[in-house]
Amino acid sequence: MSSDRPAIVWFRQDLRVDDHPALDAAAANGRAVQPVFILDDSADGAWSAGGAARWWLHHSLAALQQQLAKLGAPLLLRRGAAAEALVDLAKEIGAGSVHCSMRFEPAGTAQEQRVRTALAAAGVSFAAHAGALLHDPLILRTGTGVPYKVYTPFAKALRMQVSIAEPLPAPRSLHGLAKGAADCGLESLELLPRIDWAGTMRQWWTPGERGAQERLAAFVAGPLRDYGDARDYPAMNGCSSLSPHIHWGELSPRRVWCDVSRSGAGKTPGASKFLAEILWREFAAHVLANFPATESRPLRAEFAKFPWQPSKDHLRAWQRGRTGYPIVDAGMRQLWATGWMHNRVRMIVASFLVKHMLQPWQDGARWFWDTLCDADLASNTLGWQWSAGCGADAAPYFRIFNPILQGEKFDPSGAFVRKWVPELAKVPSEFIHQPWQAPPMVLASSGVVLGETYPHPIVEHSAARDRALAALQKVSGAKSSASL
DNA sequence: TTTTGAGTTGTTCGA
DNA sequence: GTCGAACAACTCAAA
Repeated sequence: MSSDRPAIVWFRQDLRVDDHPALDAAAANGRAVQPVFILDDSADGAWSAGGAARWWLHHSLAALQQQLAKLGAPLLLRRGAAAEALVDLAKEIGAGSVHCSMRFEPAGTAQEQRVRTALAAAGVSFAAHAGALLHDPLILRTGTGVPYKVYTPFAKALRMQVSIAEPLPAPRSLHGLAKGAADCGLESLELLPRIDWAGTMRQWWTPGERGAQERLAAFVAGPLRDYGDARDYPAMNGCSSLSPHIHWGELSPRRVWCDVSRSGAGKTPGASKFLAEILWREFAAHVLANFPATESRPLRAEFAKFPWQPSKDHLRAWQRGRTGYPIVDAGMRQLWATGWMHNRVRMIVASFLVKHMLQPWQDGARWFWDTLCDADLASNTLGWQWSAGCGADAAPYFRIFNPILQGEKFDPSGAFVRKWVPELAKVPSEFIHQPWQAPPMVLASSGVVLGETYPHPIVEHSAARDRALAALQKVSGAKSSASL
């Protein structure tokens, strides 16, 4: 009988034991379970995890190893194509079934399909469970039966039609196998950078389920109430900083949803704003699952005609935080140092790259992918297309962030800039977001020499704005002439 | 089928 | 300094 045979739990982006339907199903009726994680870089193609994400993955796996060992079913690590690795493992231990959590990115679903086929051929049953999202992204449809392309009606439909079930409790113990199968060892996955640049990341983050739960609890008890306003100020601890934990599945969205909505602050405007962000994550998954080509191409086809002006130098200046616009540079350096960037600043730097510098949004998306520890294909794609104006629910053409004004509004004292652009630390607040406007005496006494200690602005704001508006007009102009 | 209202996160200009 | 209007026209979603 197959229920006597052990079950494999194939961990992917669900590095937790709490609210884990696949683990729960595998371990049902006290069945023996063999957890495994398989590093399968080829499966993700162009989107295999970047350096910061791999760093995160390493530590998250270390935490999961400890956790599962304690529960009685140690995690096995393997490397290679998931389909073959799972078939091999099933044969080694005589497993009758494999359970995993579904992923919805194009590469994730393709990988799942290969696994399904290979396991079927080997006579092993396979079950892919929900768990990564609140709701299957392929189900919700508009009245005319097509996927949503606008957030608000999507969120409304989800709230109306989907009831969010109770999270499953973490298992108290698991029944592991008496004889362990061969493990390749965490170090041999080579997830850590060769040069140890991750020192700053270690200070900021505690990957793993426990770190995730602690951060969630602290957020719910503290900043949640004022999230709506405070989240916009990058120098404050007003946002949740849960994104990498959620991306790696250390927290289930269902757990986050329930803990937030049932907390003391659950009915506050802050909480409803935060829950709306969780629904944005669902929306991003919905758009990518239904329009998989958007991972590399604009959803609005007419944007193929956008007159981008690719420049290696400009792209590099942006990446390194040397554009001469302090709020942009601070954000880019925060990203480089911590593997994360504040949400408000993500919008500012994205708008700057795409509109002020006319660099293709794909280049920005790629850099974010390579440097963010929370890099998520659906959210990253949606965000960049939104910024570029070529995606679902796009920003209106005239929404071009003014990096000076945004700095003055959301970092009024310049604390965020001072932290990440230390060469400007002594510039008075009045000029911190536009040091080129400071009188020479002020610059001198702040120790700033423009062009030497800190760059001149790479483009002039109002000229760049006009240029972007003209470029956007080309897109709509090209379209109306085509339709004549 | 047609119509209608709305569309995460903004900026600038002129009164 | 503050405030409201203008900024393309289009697409989406629902009635």
